[in-house]
Amino acid sequence: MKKETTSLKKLAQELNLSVSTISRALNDHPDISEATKEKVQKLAAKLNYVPNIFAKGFRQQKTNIIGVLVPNITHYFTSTILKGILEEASLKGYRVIISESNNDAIKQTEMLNTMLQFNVDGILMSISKVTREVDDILKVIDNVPLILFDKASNKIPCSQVVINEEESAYNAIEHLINIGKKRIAIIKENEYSYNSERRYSGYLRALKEHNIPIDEKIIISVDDISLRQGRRMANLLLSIKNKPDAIFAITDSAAIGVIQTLKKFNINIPEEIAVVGFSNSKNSTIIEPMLTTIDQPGERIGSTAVKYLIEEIENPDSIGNKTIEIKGHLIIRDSTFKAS
Amino acid sequence: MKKETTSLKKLAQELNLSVSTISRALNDHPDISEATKEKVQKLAAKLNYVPNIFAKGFRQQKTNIIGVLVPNITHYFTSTILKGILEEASLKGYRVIISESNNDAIKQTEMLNTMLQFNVDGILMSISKVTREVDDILKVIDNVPLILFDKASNKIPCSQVVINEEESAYNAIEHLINIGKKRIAIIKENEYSYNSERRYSGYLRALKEHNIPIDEKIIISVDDISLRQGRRMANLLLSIKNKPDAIFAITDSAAIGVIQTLKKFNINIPEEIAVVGFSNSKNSTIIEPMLTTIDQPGERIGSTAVKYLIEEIENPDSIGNKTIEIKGHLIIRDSTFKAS
DNA sequence: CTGAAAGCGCTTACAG
DNA sequence: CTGAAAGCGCTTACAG
Repeated sequence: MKKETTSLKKLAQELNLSVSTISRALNDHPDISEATKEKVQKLAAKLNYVPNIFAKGFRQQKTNIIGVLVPNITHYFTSTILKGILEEASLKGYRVIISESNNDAIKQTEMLNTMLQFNVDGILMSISKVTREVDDILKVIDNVPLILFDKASNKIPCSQVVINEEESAYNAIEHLINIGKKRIAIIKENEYSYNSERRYSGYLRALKEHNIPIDEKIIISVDDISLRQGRRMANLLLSIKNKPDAIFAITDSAAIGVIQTLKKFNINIPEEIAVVGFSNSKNSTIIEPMLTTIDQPGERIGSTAVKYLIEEIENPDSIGNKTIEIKGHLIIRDSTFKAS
Repeated sequence: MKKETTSLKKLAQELNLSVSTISRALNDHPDISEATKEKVQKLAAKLNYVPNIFAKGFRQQKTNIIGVLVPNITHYFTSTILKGILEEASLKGYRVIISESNNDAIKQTEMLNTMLQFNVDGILMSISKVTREVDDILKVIDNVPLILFDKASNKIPCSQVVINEEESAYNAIEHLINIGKKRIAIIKENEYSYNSERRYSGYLRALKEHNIPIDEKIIISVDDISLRQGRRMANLLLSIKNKPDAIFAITDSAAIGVIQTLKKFNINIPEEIAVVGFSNSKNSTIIEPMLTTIDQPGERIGSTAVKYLIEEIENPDSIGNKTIEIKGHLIIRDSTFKAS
């Protein structure tokens, strides 16, 4: 089945040279004469030599494999990050192994261990929502460079690549204030979600800086920030005496659920109630009115994370604990502001 | 940085046994006494022994890595297939390396070669749209089991896991006929798209079997079947004298573009013109009216493809050339039929 | 400038 | 039931 592959040995026999010399010639070692190098490289090309990466990795204790762990590969934003990771890793000569944790802390630990067992050179990870215990993750970074992206955590001392969520949320709220909104509700996740908390901070800061009173009654926390919950929470917000004039949902899906409910009650968007989401998903341009949201450059997050990780892999001194923020930006659409 | 890991040698020293015995004990070899096995396994667990997969793979010429090549990881349907692949592979003890071809035939070949160089045990692939030359792919299957999924090709002699596209399209068209439609347009891709051609066949067969004349004027081919093209082609279809009373777009995005255009012209959907898509994307329930479409069970495609591939990897005699069809099913929504 | 030899961690045919 | 030894394909310190 397998073709007999060209090995160093074969090249050596063919050219009456030693395996060592062949190896050095192909690796462009300074000791080897130009003439020899050329000869060897020519033959290697002719016989279609490809190094056995496993032998190489085995020998050098380096695999050129990066392990990537995400909660759910089917989330559009996640998949754009993965795209950036694949692209950048491939450019740098690294292969990528992807696993899903399915937002299951136990599976997450299992997957981390399998990756270690696989001798990955480094790990990129977006942590699962239910991760309240980070001990297992801390064990991992004893062994191998780790960088968190998107769903990060300040409990883990490692570099992190994230969106400027606080600021992005701030900008979104400021935009609502600028168009005259004064009573802005938020639908967020519970306090275990790092991203949600950061967006919430931006919300609070914007209100404070613009001297808008904060009202707990229109600050809604849910466990699972889905389209369905968006619908339900919109219902809830409509039921209170003093209705909001804008709703910031910290995900697009929830925001879309909000819009659907508002439409059901024939509420004018954005005149009566404006709606803002977060992440610029595909759906955000399909819903009517189109959703104002924050675009998150997924590919850049991915490629940036890879760059930092490879830096740490190839230069262990560079292992750090910094947070790199990638700027998202507000995209204003009809759900907050109608042109014309 | 790296912790010194427990190796077979270390276990051997600790127990005054040979490396061979340790290896056999851990692999549950029948020759080894129960007593020894127990002793070894206990110590291995205690010292947290993990086999060096690279050494193992190197030795056995088997890596337990599956290479997966897809055009674009960010397509929702693709990501659901990947989810199924990851799940099933993980269950069977295989790791998955994913690469993107970005619908670029050259990159596709490059990626295949990198995978071979990586000694993957087998390859799963969804072929790029622009693949008109399959020679490079044929070279690959000389070396390693290959299974195509979703975007397949009858020019490649290997097993393929696909949706029953012809039949699904047939069902969609038959549904349109059942609700009284008589002039059904199709927006498809050009003849190089295998999937498009199969859906087109289903369209033709349904019309023929129901004695509906086929009219070239409402059979539209585009190079790139996108939302934008859906809009443009809907415009075109509206401009002809004898308008269609239904439009089958072979992707959801194109179908959504069609709906948007019809709405712009205040055409009643489905009364004046019904619309059907294909693939049950997230967007198909966000657009109004919600889109009738064909649900494709992505995870099952992925897990099935992995099962067949592992079968071929572990039992080379089983390498086949069969086509496994996974059934999609029609989801009827408001774009063709309004309940009440 | 080139080569012989050791070794990365494992499995397995051979021997006892 | 257990062990000694070879070997997977490569790199590299050592020697010349």
